Amino acid sequence: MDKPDKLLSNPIRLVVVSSLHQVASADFTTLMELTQATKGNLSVQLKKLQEAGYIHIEKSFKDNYPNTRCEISKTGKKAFEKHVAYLKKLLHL
Amino acid sequence: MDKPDKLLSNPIRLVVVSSLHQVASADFTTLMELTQATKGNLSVQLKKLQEAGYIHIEKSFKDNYPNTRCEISKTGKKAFEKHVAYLKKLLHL
DNA sequence: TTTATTTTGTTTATTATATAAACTAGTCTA
DNA sequence: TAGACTAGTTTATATAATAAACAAAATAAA
Repeated sequence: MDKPDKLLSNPIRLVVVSSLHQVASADFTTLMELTQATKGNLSVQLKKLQEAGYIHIEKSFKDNYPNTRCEISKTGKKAFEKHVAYLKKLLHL
Repeated sequence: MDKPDKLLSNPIRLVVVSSLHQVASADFTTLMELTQATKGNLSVQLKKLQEAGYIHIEKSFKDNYPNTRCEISKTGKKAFEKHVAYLKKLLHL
């Protein structure tokens, strides 16, 4: 409870996980808009979140185009909530 | 208001600035305990905060030993409050 | 119909950052 | 006066972030 989450200390990943904590799922393009990150950067950060088991990624085709849909996992949800609790305590919120 | 502060995205620096936001001043040893960082790491992070104008550092001698005392600056205070506002909005706090 | 442009990403090279090990300089103590 | 402790800084290395280059197919335009 009193340690920051390293993965969630990166601003892009924090926006991604925070967003996915509220919306069931979001695709690559949406996450690009939300994070304001470049494609390459977002791609790398999503992979890191996936490797850590924080999100699930499902690739498919939508209207003939590749579509990357992301969803938060149970692990990710727990980590996020713990990190938020840490921040609330640290920042007295 | 809707951008994270890069300097304050680092956990050590966030703890330093958050602490200094509440305590008027703190010395190196105290900040080591609060951050749980190594001396070298803390030294570097303090210098970065100083270079950014977020904190003031005053070196003196206390009981014959060198003493590094840190204080938040007006700039640092503003940046911190802005960053907290950003987090509150992002995390719905 | 073949050339250009757009969509949707990934890989990879480069730059920046974080971290701890090694170093500095002086103090206390036995 | 040798050894251990205090209080840091510098620097070498490991890790991470970022964007540029690449890929592969779809659509539009000429």
